[in-house]
Amino acid sequence: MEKARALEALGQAPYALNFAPSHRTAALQQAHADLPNGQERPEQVAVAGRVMTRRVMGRLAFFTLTDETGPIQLFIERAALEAAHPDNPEVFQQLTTLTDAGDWIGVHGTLKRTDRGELSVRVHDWCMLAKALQPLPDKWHGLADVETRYRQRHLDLIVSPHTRETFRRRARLVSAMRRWLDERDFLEIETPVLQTQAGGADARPFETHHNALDLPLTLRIATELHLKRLVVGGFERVYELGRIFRNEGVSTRHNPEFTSVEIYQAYADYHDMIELTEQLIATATREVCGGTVIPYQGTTIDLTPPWTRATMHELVQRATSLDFNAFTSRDQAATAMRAADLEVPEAADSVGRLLVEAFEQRVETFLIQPTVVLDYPVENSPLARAHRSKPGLVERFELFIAGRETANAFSELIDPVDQRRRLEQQQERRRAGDPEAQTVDEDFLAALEVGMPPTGGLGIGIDRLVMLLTDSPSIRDVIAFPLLRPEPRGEG
RNA sequence: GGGUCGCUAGCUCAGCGGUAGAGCACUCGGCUUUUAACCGAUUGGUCCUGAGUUCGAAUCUCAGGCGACCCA
Repeated sequence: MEKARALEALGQAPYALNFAPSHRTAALQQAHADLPNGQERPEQVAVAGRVMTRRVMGRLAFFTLTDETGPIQLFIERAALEAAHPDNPEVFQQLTTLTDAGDWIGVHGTLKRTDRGELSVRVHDWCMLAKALQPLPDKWHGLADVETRYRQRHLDLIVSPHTRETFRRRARLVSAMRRWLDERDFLEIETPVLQTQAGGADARPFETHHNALDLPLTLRIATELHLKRLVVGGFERVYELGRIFRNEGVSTRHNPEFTSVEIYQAYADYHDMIELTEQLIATATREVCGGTVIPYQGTTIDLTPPWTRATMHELVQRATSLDFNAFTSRDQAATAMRAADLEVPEAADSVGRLLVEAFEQRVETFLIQPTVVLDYPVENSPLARAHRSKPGLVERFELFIAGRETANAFSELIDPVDQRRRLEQQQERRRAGDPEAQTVDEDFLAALEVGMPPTGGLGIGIDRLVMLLTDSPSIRDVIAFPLLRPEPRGEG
């Protein structure tokens, strides 16, 4: 603060209006990679960035200046600065005493590689661009406190290269996916976030209110139903990549708002969507990580297609020796599960729901390599089409990677009569006390009655994919500003 | 919702019943090839909050807050 005043007293603004850099630091590092130690280049350069470290020794000083592309050293000689400013004998002292680590400054000078081999800008002139009033976090240890990393993400970004890389990769992933879809004539269409009736997923919505219309509204929990209405309307390939809101708990895998991409392709079934998923994710991974074999939390994950495919029944049988195809009643399945030391929750009131329970308890977390799990019970999948040959199942798959559900797809249910029956069953469950059961959406059903072509639908959790591609253990590591409870007082 | 762990200087941490500590940062002094610069000096605290036990609490107990991890 005092230094900012001191700058003003000298006629220098602590917050500049602008600056015109001639180069970014990475470009200079690259262009002069072969400049020998001790050699100089005559051309003038101008660079701007944040002062990260300062080493002042008498009449010579070294700063590290960092812009978005990386660091470059400033070589600050008292003699050179004074020669360039014959009117101001204090110029060296001003630079070394009025700047702190954390300040944004701009410098003009020539290039020199020091005797120790560090490419440097030999500073002839400098100006303060923005004075920092708060010090930077510990330059050696960085930010170890995860809470501060999430609450003050700007500090995390300044000191943690991995965090910067994570959000770069996230941006590249989203961009690569959009490009892949756009190139294949998929149309991105935005559907409402504010809805009178949230549908398309088993989840509780956030509730809000529209004042002028005096209308209770909810935030969307999926984009599914509106995107399907667009398919009814004749758009054969549509998608939306955007934010979804679910009013549920917070964990390393769940944030109340997260990003998904939902993709619908007319005339396709769920087998087509498997291949689409493989190609889309493999292509995007290659663009983000440079290949399809990636490290994740100490293991190696191979995303090279084709991925393993297995039905849920096969996987559960392999893990538990229980053949759910053989069970004819819920009681029979429950007894067998208890015998196998599996938990049997009350809410799982059918053979199919128990199958899913067994899958979640004994299979899900062990699916480390990408695995396409096929053919789900109809009870858990009210929007998926009945299986063409297996009664009681639907044509649905979920993709599991690193033990986490990463994508979900089906041959869409396009029969309006069947769809109404399924949603009415959901509504029954809701009345019976399941707050996540779905409701009957008359607008959606009316659209289906106009005729929807056979369609394959797919949803991918972007955050979980980014976790995978950035080796991040928590979803909060890949969301710039994750939801946290506010701190009670203004500490930190 | 349950369990475990954490919260002490701006940052990273030590101290675990007897005067509140270190490194880095900040301030001052020295230093023309440093890059965690170095050397010397100074400064900096609601020990998360509240109640209790005690002659005495950062330390022990209870309640609360916030977070992390695991489980549901």
